[in-house]
Amino acid sequence: MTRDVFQAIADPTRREILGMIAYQSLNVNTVSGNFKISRAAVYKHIKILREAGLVEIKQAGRERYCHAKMEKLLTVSDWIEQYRKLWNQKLDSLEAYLDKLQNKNTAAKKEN
Amino acid sequence: MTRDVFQAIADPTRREILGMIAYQSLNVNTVSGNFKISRAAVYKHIKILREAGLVEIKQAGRERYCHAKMEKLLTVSDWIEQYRKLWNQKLDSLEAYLDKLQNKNTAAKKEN
DNA sequence: CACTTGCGAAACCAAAAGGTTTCATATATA
DNA sequence: TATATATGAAACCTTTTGGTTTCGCAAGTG
Repeated sequence: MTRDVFQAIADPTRREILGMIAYQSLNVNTVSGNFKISRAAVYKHIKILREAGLVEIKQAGRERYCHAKMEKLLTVSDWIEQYRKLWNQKLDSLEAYLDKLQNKNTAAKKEN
Repeated sequence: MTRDVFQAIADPTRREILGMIAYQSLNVNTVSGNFKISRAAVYKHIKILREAGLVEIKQAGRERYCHAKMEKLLTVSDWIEQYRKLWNQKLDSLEAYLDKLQNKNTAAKKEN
């Protein structure tokens, strides 16, 4: 099943798992050992992350290592980016407005 | 209640609502009119978006206009950004690897 | 071989999500 | 003022979620 990345990162535990294995892959037990909830619960989260393509699992002996595939976050990143100019715009107007106030107070300068 | 932005954008309907009001504010009825689900259901989504700070509502007569506050997406954007170098790094290594292959094929150059 | 580890999956649960209908209320409008 | 509009909220229902326990099995170890 190919899960939704947006939904996969909606849960704080799952974001924590990703942060945990972002720089170094860890086996399932080590990951779950870092949480208070049961191994089974953590395992389910890992499964969801895997279904979203955010985690890949490779077997090494009896251990399974979880590798983070952060590139998958691009889906989310791109969605957000399309709106960035919107809020930049807003900030720009605010800045312009403040500048105007500033100029009004110090009088003088009028170049735009 | 201050909801989680990650969770607020996890639902596709809510993302659609945001896209719908990103460039122009719309009243509740107009927004819900664009969906097949009931007005009440859409209203609940709007409520969740509002609790996450992604939407603000302003009354105008008997209508309530929904204004998108996309800046709130920065929370998510920032979280993702901290990992961007990770996948860029990976792409860089891939590029380096491909370069190496290329060099091997065209023989010659050996500088690493 | 017997025993310990590290998993994967199933059975079961309570709470949260996402919908629907219905009802009440504040604002226009005829 | 009586009627139509635009909402907000409550009551209810079905699925999903996020957890827990328990069981089975394959891979190392003494």
